[in-house]
Amino acid sequence: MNAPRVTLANVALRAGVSRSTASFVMSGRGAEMRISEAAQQKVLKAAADLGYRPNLTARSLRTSKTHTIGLISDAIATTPFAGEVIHGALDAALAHGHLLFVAETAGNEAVEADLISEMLDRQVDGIVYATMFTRYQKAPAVLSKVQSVLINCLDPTSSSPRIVPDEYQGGRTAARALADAGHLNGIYVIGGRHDIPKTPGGLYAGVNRMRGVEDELRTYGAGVVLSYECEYEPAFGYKATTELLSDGHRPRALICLNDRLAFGAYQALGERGMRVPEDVSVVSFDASDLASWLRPSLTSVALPHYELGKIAVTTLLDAPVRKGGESKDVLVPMPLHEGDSIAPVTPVGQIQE
Amino acid sequence: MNAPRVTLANVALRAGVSRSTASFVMSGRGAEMRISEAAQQKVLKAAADLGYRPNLTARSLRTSKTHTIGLISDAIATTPFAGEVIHGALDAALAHGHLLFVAETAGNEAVEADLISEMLDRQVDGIVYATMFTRYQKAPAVLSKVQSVLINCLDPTSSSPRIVPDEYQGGRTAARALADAGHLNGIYVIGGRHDIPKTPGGLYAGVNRMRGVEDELRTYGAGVVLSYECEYEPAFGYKATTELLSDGHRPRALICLNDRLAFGAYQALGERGMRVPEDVSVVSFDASDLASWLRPSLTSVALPHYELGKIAVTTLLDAPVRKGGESKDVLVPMPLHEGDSIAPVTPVGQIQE
DNA sequence: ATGAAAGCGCTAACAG
DNA sequence: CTGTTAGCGCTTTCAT
Repeated sequence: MNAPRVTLANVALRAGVSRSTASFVMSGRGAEMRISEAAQQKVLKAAADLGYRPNLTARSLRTSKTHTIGLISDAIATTPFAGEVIHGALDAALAHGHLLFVAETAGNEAVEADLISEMLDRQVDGIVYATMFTRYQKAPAVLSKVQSVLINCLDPTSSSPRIVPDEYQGGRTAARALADAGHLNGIYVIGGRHDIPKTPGGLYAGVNRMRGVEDELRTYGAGVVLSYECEYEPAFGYKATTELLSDGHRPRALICLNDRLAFGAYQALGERGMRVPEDVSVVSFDASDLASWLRPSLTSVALPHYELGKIAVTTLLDAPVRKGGESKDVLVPMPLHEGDSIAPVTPVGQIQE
Repeated sequence: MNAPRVTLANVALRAGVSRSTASFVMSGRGAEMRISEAAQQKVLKAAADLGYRPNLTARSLRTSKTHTIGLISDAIATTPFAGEVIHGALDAALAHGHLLFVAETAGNEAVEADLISEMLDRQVDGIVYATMFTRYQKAPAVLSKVQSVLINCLDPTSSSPRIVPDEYQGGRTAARALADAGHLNGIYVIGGRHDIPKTPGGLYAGVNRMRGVEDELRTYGAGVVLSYECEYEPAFGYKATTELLSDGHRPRALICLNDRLAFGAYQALGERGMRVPEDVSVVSFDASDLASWLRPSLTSVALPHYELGKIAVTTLLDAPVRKGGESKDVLVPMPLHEGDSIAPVTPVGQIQE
């Protein structure tokens, strides 16, 4: 930016060869082009002496590849742990020698369109478009005309690959964690499908997790006693649990649809003098930092943010030209993060058996 | 990326003017260059018809300005709420018509050097270098040779502007919040300067917050009863508070050095049946999401992440050529986020007054 | 007021 | 095996 930039021409001159020779050597195709060993060394030395660094924008103009990709989202950096998506995307990009433009639309479509143009004008090699949480939503139309991948965005009309967490399996995993500890009775759900006026029918994550939970429990001939539908925020977890208890319910296990709900549930349980996991086992979703901070630490099914970002970029960069071809969705597993919030059920009255 | 790119030449051709004329019009300098109104309209129309978009990499090659900047950090995306730094940087960049490369080094110096090169090779107009938390640390040497700004990184030898939170004032603010509610006695500190074997002498944030706390309390002729030095994590907040209580201390107010410590303190207080804020008032630092999730919500002095990012980019882009000139540090205010964790002290025995 | 021409730094035919 | 040449798409003197 300050020092007088050293160019390939300088290197060639100093090495006493032509620019093309220098170019081939520098791009590692010296052998392939059968440049003499002597010439190669001269070029390499000259480059090293001069501290030569190729001007990638100039190269891009020629090759029309910038080794740059864009990550655009409605609120990826803002939302706490989803910064992991960036992290995963970055690692994958770096592994492919690419750099990452990151941008946020705050849900504003005008901003979104602008940002995409801005990236395209800079000739990015592809775009990853991510929504904060999984949902059915149309992706910007332009994206179908360029190399792109969707994260969490289930646009049914898009031909771009879609990367989403495997919420259904996640639901099964959560239920199995409980069942494995012997919990088949007194299981309550906090949060449910998120079926509230604001989101009638529930959220994608809620709906699929609940399907998973129910299918898995059915396997054991068990089921959920009650599912409390509400927003996935601490205050509602607190409220739901408090009401449950006030209504005379005595849950042995709580499935909270995310860690924040579980956090609220912990508070309510604590106030009632009920201990986790001795009195009530709790399993949750997200595996955020919160889960590890809680006492006892929370067993939680992780949202694979890092993987989502990484797989998206990998898919984007490894994608064959794929025009009009079917692009299969990628379901990313949600692993169980074990905490101390599940206790084995003590078979009361069966101790003699 | 797919459609045959339309170039300025195409536009000029269709408008029946030369490439230079088209260029002037498209860059908004038509009037200045006194291009005829008729010609201007023709060019604009042709561009619109063709859906012309300038190739910014080509332009960059000519102008040697890419209108991109790099944001590089040890763990910016990963750490939960610091994603706000990206957010602020992004907003400022966008306002200046720039795009943002984001990268993370994970503390690895080799990766760091590589990332910086990678950005420089792509001719970024400047680099923002951020460390996760404020500390004395040498910034990469290359940065002094390019347009750059430091966030949280107090490199005494660097000539780049340094943007840091005003921790000292933050400390005063926290103490004042307590004092304003009448708390001048029974004030305990959890976390302190973070003066533990791993970080002898404490952390920059801890040291300066504590200076602020003490200076402010002194104003009222008050002081801290005891400061418990420990790591800023929930488990230590829990441990510290538990020990305090076991040792017979009866704090009326707790100053926790961050929200996670306060979280741990809440847990310990709750187990002892002590209510916040009736029995103990609590004030903290960070103003993370956690603060609002806690019951009662936590009064906390905010780390101005968004502002740090925004100011850094603004400084970078508005910076005059500044060579060797003194670059003043920017201290960013830490505002108080009021919660419900501070109760006014009831002047026992003075009710008759 | 407009056009011709040069060149940013690099790659890639094509000659030699 | 190596050098010459011609652009990539754009900006910017310099003539006209």
